[in-house]
Amino acid sequence: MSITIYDISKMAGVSTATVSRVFNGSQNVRPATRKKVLDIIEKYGYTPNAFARGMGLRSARTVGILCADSSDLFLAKAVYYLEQKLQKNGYEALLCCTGYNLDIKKNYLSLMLSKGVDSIILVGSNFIGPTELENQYINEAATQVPIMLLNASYDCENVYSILCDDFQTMYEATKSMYQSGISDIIYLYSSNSYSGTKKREGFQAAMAASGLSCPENNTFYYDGNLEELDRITDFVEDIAASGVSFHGVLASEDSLAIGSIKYAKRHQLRVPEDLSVIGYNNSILTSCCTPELTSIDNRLETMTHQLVNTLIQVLSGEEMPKKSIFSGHLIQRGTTMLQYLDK
Amino acid sequence: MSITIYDISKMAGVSTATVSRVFNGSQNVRPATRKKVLDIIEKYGYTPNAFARGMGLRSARTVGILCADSSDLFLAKAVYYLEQKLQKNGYEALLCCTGYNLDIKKNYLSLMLSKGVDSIILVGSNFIGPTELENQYINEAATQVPIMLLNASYDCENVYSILCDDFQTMYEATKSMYQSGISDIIYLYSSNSYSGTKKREGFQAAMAASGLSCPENNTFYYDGNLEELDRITDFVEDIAASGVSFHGVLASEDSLAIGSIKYAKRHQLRVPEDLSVIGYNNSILTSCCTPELTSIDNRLETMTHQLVNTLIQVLSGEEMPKKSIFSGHLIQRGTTMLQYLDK
DNA sequence: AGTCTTTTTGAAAACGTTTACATATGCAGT
DNA sequence: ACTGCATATGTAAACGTTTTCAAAAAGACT
Repeated sequence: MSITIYDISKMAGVSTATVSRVFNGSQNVRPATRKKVLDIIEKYGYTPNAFARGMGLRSARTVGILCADSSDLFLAKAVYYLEQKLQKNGYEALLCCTGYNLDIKKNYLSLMLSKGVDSIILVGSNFIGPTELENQYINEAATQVPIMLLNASYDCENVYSILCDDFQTMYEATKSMYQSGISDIIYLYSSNSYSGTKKREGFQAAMAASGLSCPENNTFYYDGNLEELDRITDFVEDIAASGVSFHGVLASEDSLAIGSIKYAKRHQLRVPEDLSVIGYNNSILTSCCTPELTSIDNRLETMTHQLVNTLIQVLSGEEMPKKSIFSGHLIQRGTTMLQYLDK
Repeated sequence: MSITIYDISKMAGVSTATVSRVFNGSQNVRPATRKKVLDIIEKYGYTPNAFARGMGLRSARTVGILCADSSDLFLAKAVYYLEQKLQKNGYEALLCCTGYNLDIKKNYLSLMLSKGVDSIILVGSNFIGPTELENQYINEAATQVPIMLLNASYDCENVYSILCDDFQTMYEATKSMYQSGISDIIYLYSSNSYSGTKKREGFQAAMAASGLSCPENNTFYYDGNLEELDRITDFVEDIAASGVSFHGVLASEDSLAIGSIKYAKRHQLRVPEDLSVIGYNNSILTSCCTPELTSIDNRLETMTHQLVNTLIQVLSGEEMPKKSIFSGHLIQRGTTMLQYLDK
């Protein structure tokens, strides 16, 4: 049985109310009393019981992070940045991974709410515009606490979206590649999340705007594990084998891009001379391969900071923008020879 | 004000005790009553308040995960596996990252305890044998809840260690390289954690046992960011420039190994003909580079499963082994030409 | 010293569960 | 219909805080 506020109050010869006031830094307590109580607390190492505290305060100073897969290179970084920033603001992170499963997600949402989280952050959500069921869960949760969306967007009261303009960013990357003289470009993607969809649309829009008649089906969906680079290489190989010819690859994830490079190596194609490749996320993978991978940096750290800042303000009652949109940057490395960079 | 057990009990015309019994699946309740209550619960969407619940149960079915840096490739995977496995057993994960800072770690330990976590898992702890202060924190926490150590080991009541025999594994990897004819080997490491230290000692022991007089200072500590591969490449370059000559590299992390490969490319050294390289962790990085990186797999997933299984049993009062030790496996790929593999 | 104001303190209610104990109910066997 | 026993239900205390409200103490004026 650990030590309670009641024990402290008895030993200090004051009431529990006074101990509570001391502990929570209330102004109205005489310095002498404060010191007396503080000494006892120090001596016996009292820490308040968080359940009882939560019951009184109706807040646990905890934020739920709902993440599809925290082992994903990109999402792990997001989770890490979020945790660090929350920590700095006195909040803790309850991490739950859904593994892209909607049922689990639904359960976690209500579980988190019943645990009294002050907010829920959705990261790497497979949250797409109009998915009835998913929206309904969000709507419901948003009636209780503010919901923060990282890299997704949804219009709803009490829902805040922090994202990168993936459409525009991918649009420009595509245009750059096209303007550098490559017109037979394929697009590889592996997710139909909000941001995944936007990227693909950006690519398609740029291709359509290029005035080139490009093959109808030049986007390819990889549904395997992104860690198995050999399978990705095979995937690219299959595309080529099916008769599609291409001199440029745009990928929604760095690992898909790496797979393309490995495919090129397998067939003695030179990168970037015979095949230009652009990845996305600017992850550590970009510098593992030779030549190093041109990739798009979508300002993850900036986004997470903005997200937590917004959250803190919202929690303290301030009016905040419902959407914060950043723009990504193309980081030119060895797998491309782009000439007409827009910025 | 959300709906309480009291509201439900009134609407169902029963007592709160009965509602509680229904909700917690007690056997002693008549099917008719159960259905009646369940219907009301369903209809009004009742979820119990976790604070009040925790106060009654004195458990939140939550496990604290204390991690140095959840964005690290290896640690992120560990956290993910742990969360998934905990989830399957009805527990949630409270994630806190210490950034290798001991003060933060101490604070988090007591914070987690006051939050009523049922156990604390330390992952990627910079927990080394006899670090007085750190041990003291662990001892203290262990009086309250079981402490689980992933990839570290410490003898203390109520502390359970699940680890890979890094010493032995690195010892054998070193021996393999030596037996394949390479005797001027350097060792690169970046952490003095328990497991980091064991790995280094394994390397040194193998070198000492090789009978070769090897240069005194053939272990090199890299204290930079493991994501900045260019800096690692420079680091290896500096070693070579300082007059150390080597034809083999053993690294405590895959990224250090990759840096060595990049160094070799920079100087037109052939891998593995001129330089053999072995990494550690068998991460995704191993298949990004050319040739692919030989690395050591330390069975992370197996370890995390064992850890959670042990934890669950301990929590249900069973006697469990204080240490579970797995052994790692050398995965042979293109950066070595090992001939005398032991297994 | 006496009054008024301000600051400090304490008593007790409230928070929403679980659970030990007591009581009520249902059922089987006479 | 009655007894005894098992099962179902209700009552109320307990969990450890915070906080409201009232009372007490301390200061600041006359």
